[in-house]
Amino acid sequence: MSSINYNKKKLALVDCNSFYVSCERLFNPKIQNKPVVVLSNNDGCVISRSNEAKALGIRMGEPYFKVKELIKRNNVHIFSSNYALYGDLSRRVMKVLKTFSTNVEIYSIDEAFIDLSFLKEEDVENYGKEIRKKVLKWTGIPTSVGISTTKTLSKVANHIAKKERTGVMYLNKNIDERLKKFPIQDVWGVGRQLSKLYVKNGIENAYQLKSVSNTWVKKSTNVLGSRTAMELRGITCIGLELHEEKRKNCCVSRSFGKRITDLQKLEEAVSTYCLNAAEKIRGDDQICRGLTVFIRTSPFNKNKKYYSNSQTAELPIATNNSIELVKYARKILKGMYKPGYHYQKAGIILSKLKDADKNEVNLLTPLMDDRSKTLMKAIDHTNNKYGRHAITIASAGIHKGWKMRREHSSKIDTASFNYLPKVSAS
DNA sequence: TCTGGGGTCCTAGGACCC
DNA sequence: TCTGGGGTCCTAGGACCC
Repeated sequence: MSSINYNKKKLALVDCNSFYVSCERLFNPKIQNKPVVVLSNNDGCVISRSNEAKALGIRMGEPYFKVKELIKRNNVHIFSSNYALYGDLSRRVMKVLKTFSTNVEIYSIDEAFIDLSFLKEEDVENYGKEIRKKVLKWTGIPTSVGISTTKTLSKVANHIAKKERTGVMYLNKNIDERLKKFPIQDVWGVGRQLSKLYVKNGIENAYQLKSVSNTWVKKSTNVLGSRTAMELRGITCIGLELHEEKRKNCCVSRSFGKRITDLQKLEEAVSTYCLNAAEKIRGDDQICRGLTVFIRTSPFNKNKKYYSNSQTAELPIATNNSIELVKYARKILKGMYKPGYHYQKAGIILSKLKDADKNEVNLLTPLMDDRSKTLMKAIDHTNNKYGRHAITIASAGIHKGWKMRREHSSKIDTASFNYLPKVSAS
């Protein structure tokens, strides 16, 4: 059997460059070509950097307070994250990508895999350039495109395209030479632990992982490790996922703007997160059977006693009813709370999710079922229209002194005309 | 002083059954 | 009284991703 390239898969990974920064730049042309960073919730860490900011040595995930001085000295522009804006722009980018192939997997907020196997070998690179051009023109977001035969190799190609600033990289020849220069810790699926293990065994680049025996990889790691190695060899182990699966868990958690000591404030926070989570799963027509609450003090503060706890309740009847869920959450919280600690974070996880229509009817199913469904619908509708938590419940609190910090928000809302950039036609 | 949040998958080990 | 071994299911915790 001949295995000429024509039969092989051509898989593109399109990745938005410094996505959150690029989103902020769209509405603020003055920060083009300037160092810019976007901070995580609570203005905690740096989670997106422009190339200029990277050049200053600001690392991904770095705590803000550690680079505050550096940022000030170099006039780096700072933004608190605005996920409503990024989500909206993401949807626009993905819409454009879907015009290039029927088989598109949206992998994350700023990345998508696209099956381009229908292309002729000689057209691949130009097609990649077309993708970049159209996304930039229609959305204003710059991207990089990596193309190869497996997801893992496309990730490598994308990395190279970004690093060399070529925009498009089709990795179809001299693959081994490229892989020899590709650090093991940059390979998709190789995190801190695995790369430590590999380096200890003399594997320092992608080529060496590709060359080592499969039995060794399987024995030393797990199926995921061996999948990665196979994919580097050009053997597809991770397929495209074309239809979105519903989520299996739903977590809402936040660090507090200020430390909390008393139970009542914790209750407010946990109730609020619970309302958010319940609203999310209702939006997907799901109900849950498991509910976990967790609380903890700061793991970084060495001067204070550390406390962390989490507890899960199995619900007798699966539900997505906010009032019901908040009731359980508060009960769990009360059982875990210990006075005398400075709590830094709390969260809630709804688990064992399933479709609402698959709910088994139970003799205990209360007759109020229909009434509560109507109530939840009314709440969701109102909050949709007038903003989240136009309607809420008392235990979620009013003042919310624990709310997270967002001191550098651009406050851009793409649904609001006031913030749309002005364009003058000439 | 100040260190994100939301996911998925895998594995080891315990509980339970026959 | 003897107290094996194979199977399943579940969960907590770890590793990884963006």
